[in-house]
Amino acid sequence: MDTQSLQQLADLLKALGEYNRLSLVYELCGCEKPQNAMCLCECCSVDASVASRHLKILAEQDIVRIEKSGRERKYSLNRQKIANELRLLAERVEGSERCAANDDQAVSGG
Amino acid sequence: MDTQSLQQLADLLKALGEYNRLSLVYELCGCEKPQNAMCLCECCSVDASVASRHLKILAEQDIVRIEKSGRERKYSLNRQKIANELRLLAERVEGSERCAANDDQAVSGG
DNA sequence: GACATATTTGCACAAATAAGCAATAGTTTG
DNA sequence: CAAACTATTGCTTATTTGTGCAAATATGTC
Repeated sequence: MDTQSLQQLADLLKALGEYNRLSLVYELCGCEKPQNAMCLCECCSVDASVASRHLKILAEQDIVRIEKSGRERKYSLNRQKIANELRLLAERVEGSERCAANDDQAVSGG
Repeated sequence: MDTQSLQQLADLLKALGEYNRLSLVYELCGCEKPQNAMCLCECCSVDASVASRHLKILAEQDIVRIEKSGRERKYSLNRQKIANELRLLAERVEGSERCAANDDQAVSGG
């Protein structure tokens, strides 16, 4: 894994790793229909500007999608992308014991 | 999901969501044998004290396990725990469209 | 005990982050 | 155009975070 991909993954995880942003994600989890920012800022009881900034960060990481709808903006979760990234990491972490060859001469006796 | 669990999940993701810490995790990914901090601090070219602090944060989140071995401490990945948490979130994000009932009267027609 | 090795802690500092409020921008309605 | 509503941006502030160096701690060796 190259430096840049690692950085991107770190950025994704960081975006998810803040309480209010994760609250937004969970809120969107439970919504089939895209929600506007006013609705979302209530779920974590912060100022609208704060929600707006958090949603921007989530959008930059492609975690949420934005569609304009009149004077509103409707946010929805990029479910598949998030799930894919998380599963990829899960597999990497879980299943790479075969990479033990990286270890100098490995375990305890070849 | 209650406030505290959400906070804990956010903390876990935050711990993973920093470049050098994620580097440490990836490094440990490729190691079957537990590694000591000296070895690990090389992988992200930081001071030993920095690696120590990062590893402490990872340990607090139960991402890495520590075993004392003489004057060293050997770190290894808590593979199953990480994978579980990530998959749980993935499923939650991906599969909760059935929760649409939360939406007021849902989609577009009953 | 003196010394070497491995790790952690205290301290200082720069940079990043989250937050709220006020002002601004974009859109719909009158 | 004015007014109402939705969302974003500019500004400031307080807090957190990541970092390196030096000192301290812990352990093993001579």
